[in-house]
Amino acid sequence: MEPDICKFCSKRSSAAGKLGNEELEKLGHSCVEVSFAKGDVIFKQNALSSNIIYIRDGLVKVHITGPEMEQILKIAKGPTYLGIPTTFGDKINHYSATALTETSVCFIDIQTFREFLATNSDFAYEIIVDLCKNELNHFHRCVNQLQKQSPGRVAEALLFFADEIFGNNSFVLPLTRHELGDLTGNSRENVSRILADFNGEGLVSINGKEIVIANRDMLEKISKSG
Amino acid sequence: MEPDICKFCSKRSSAAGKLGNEELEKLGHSCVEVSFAKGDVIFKQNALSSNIIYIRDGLVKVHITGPEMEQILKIAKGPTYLGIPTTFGDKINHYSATALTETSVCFIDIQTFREFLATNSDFAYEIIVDLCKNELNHFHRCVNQLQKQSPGRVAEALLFFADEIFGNNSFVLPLTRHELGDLTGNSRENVSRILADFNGEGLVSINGKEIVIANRDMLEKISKSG
DNA sequence: CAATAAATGTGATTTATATCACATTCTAAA
DNA sequence: TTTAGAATGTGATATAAATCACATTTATTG
Repeated sequence: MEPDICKFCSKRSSAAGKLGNEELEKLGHSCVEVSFAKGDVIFKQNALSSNIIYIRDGLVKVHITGPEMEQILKIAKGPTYLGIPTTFGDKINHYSATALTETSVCFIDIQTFREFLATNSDFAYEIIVDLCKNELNHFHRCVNQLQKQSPGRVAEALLFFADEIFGNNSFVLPLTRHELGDLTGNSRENVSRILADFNGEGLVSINGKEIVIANRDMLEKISKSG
Repeated sequence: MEPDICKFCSKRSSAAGKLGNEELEKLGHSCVEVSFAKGDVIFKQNALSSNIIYIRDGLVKVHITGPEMEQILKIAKGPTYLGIPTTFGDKINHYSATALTETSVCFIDIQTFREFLATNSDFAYEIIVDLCKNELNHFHRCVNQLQKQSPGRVAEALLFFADEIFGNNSFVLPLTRHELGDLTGNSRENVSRILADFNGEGLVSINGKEIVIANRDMLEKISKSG
């Protein structure tokens, strides 16, 4: 509850950018920053959601326990809000969030957040735009997941990490093979095989969790065609 | 552009319920009501979205042309907004909407809608709640789709029509077998077979598009377990 | 009302991918 | 360092569901 943590925060959301000095001070008073280590659960499916969650920094997996298996809905990278839909659409978390790396999270008091929505229309507008973009992204992920076959989904995931998360053709995968399966809707054995194939065909170079995209064009083709 | 159509509209959204008389008059001036017949395209994927779409009355399929096949994302029943995410998240429609029944649609001027968001925080709040609920719903549909197997998905769809759309165990399916496949991620042949099985086992009674849920408990079990 | 197209049903075949089984390699704690 | 547990790789097998092929029924329109 440091009054100035938000005023001088380097990871402010575009919505928080619309807040005035007084409001930022208020936000600082109603916001707690917590650190999570790799593997820590940030919030849990079916628990009551009592705060707005803002990932300041770090990598987080958002996952849901479905009827058959664990499903990773998305990999979120700070800075970003998480779980606004849960907070406003229902009182209970519909999914869990787990830190994949050292992560810094702000828990924001719902009452204060609501107050900003009600009194600062620029803030509300940014939140709406954010929600909309998320939904569009999610639509696409869902359709891709449903229609592509396994190699396409794995190729897509690799490109996602290279482009969206690390901004580099070479990266260390922050997931186990099992988790990569949960993300791409594959069994862990299948993920192993597909990665081995990609490696054999020279599309990527794989050494445990170190991955280098070697033939981007071809990988994109596989990702697109399924 | 009848100034009073919104003021006296019987199908107002909960958001529009927060608008005052003056605002409703303004909405009436910036809103056009259009009727669509069964099969008519309301808006099309990849086209520029120039209006907020409000389904006043009727049944609509929201669908997207994926890499492999057509996918029905959801069946929307008026009154409901459609495509707010598209309007605020991107200028281009990410999906199409087609009328399944005679449908009455209001096209609302974006500028006016934005003005309400900026000046009426209750209105904005209702829109946010609506977006959030939609997103949670979509999460669930997506996970179900990904994890259940074919009979479970078809059972779920039948229960959805009975419970959410028609509120009756007996109804006339507003989709072809092919479309039911697009909705449940099955080939049209498989849908036929699954329906025939359900019919044979006495779970439902099927006569063309007339469907009666005969053994709800069992159907729910299949829907849940996959 | 005919005639053409669209929708549907059903068997046979193929295929992608899960599952099973087991070996191997990493990882972290005692 | 040792050792148990987790993670990974890889072949063999099983299986759900797509695809193909064709018959049949239902709609649509000139």
